Amino acid sequence: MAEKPVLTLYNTLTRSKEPFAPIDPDNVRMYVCGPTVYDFAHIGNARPVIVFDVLFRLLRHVYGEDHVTYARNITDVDDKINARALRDFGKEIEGGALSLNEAIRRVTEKTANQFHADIAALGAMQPTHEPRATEFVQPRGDGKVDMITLIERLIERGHAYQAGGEVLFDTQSMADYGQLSKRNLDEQQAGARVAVDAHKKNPGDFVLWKLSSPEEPGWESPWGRGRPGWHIECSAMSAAYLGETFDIHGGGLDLIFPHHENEIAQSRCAHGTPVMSNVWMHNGFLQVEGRKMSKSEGNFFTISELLHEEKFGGRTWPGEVLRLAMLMTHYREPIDFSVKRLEEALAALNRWERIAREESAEPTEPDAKFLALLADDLSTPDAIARIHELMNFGRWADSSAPKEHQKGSFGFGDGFSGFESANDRRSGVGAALACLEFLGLKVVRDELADDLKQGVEAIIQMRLELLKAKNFAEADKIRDDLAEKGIQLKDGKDPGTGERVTTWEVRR
RNA sequence: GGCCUCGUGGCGGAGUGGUUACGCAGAGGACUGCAAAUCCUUGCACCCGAGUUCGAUUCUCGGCGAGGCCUCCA
Repeated sequence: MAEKPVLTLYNTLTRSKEPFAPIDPDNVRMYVCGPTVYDFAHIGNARPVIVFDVLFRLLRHVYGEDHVTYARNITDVDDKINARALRDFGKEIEGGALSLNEAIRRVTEKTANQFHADIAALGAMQPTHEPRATEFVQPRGDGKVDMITLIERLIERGHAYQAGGEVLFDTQSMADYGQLSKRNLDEQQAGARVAVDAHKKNPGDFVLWKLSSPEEPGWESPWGRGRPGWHIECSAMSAAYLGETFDIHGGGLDLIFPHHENEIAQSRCAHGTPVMSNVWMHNGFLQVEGRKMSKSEGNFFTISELLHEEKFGGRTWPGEVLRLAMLMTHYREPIDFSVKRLEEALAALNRWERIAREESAEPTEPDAKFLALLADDLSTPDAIARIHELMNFGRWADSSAPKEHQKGSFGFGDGFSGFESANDRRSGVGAALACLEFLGLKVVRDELADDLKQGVEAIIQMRLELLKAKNFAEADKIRDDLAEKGIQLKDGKDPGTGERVTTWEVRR
């Protein structure tokens, strides 16, 4: 393997790119805010999943597969979920047939399973840990950090107070609150439309625990039966799996404030630490066809709809196409998800697959230049440009070469347009394939089953006979029929004999 | 009102104080019965203004424009 690249990452905390230095190179730790599973995940949810999956792969490459811990939570504590659990399983809970956690689990099971299926189709690896909020509300048997214990500690240390049936974080108790979002709470007041709750010491104070009415779901706690505030779960679960301070914390940039800001406040004040995570990374937002995605705009798409239903651009889109389309834009830039973009990603994958098959290439090792580009704050657009370069290596004619050498179709023999040896070309393609694999992109699809394959070959033979008889109408009909079934025929000539050769491929 | 991003050719997307990637699409050509694929050639840009400079797309300031956050949100 080539030399390990030096990682540089943009840190929201400092608003600059910095060389990455893990606390412990033997255990690099990353936490990413996962989805709230009250409904199917939309394509916007896919972005951080894909972006941080690439980072996970890169970290594993640099520090070793067993030396990276990646935790991504599943938020299954949420009033919308609670309401559904109560609505759908209220009687069972009342009758004692079902505990509240079990009811919530039932509600979230379907969406969580769907989420896993969706992101698997997008080529995302499973994180090392995928904790659920419901399992970290109350003190645990295994002694891992839980939310209630964390809140108790905040009260003890004078960072939280009880008021109006809530436990609130006292923002004033933290001298440097607001570092991440660069917000000054006093200046924030001017245009804020936050209703100032009378029981809060300061308007910026946020809920750690709130009491539930008898009909509302809740957990027993020292402050009565209630449920946790939104931010505390990530403080608990990151500490549980990654420790009080860790290396990288990621999520969408909409989470910078208040979610991440408040996570930092809770964690640092509870643990008495100067930092929660050394690096904070945030992916940009996604628009669909130039507009903010929303149900009312009619441009709202779930991952599943894009994968399986012909709702966007009149066709389904394979996971690798969605993934490549996502990686064509740098993770911090806004991305406009459009049909045109998906078509471009599709065309690139098709071309690469064709080249890989022509060269009979297998993935070798990712190229050093590619890795260096990725290591530079995940410059996936540059990395993809490098893949293009590797794929095209030796395929283009030297423009100074004699005209007759430039003629002809590359696909049907060496020596027409390629001026590198076939071996050189193959090694370029092999490296390119390894790079694609590194990005989690599968380019060469599985072959069709033998019987199907033989069927297609037989039809092609029939068609070749028709062509020999100059029966173009019948031959073209066969080609159209196959096209409708997703089989694309390509006629060419054998460079030696001049005889017609028909190749075919399955449409993506 | 406060805070944060960002403005490069038809689109995506790099990069540089002076010779401007790459991909897609387009145009022309080769090949071809026609497609598809492949190959060759090729047009097209650096939001506006001022400043710094021998010289700015690249640096500084101002303006204009787009987006995000401040309320649940990737």
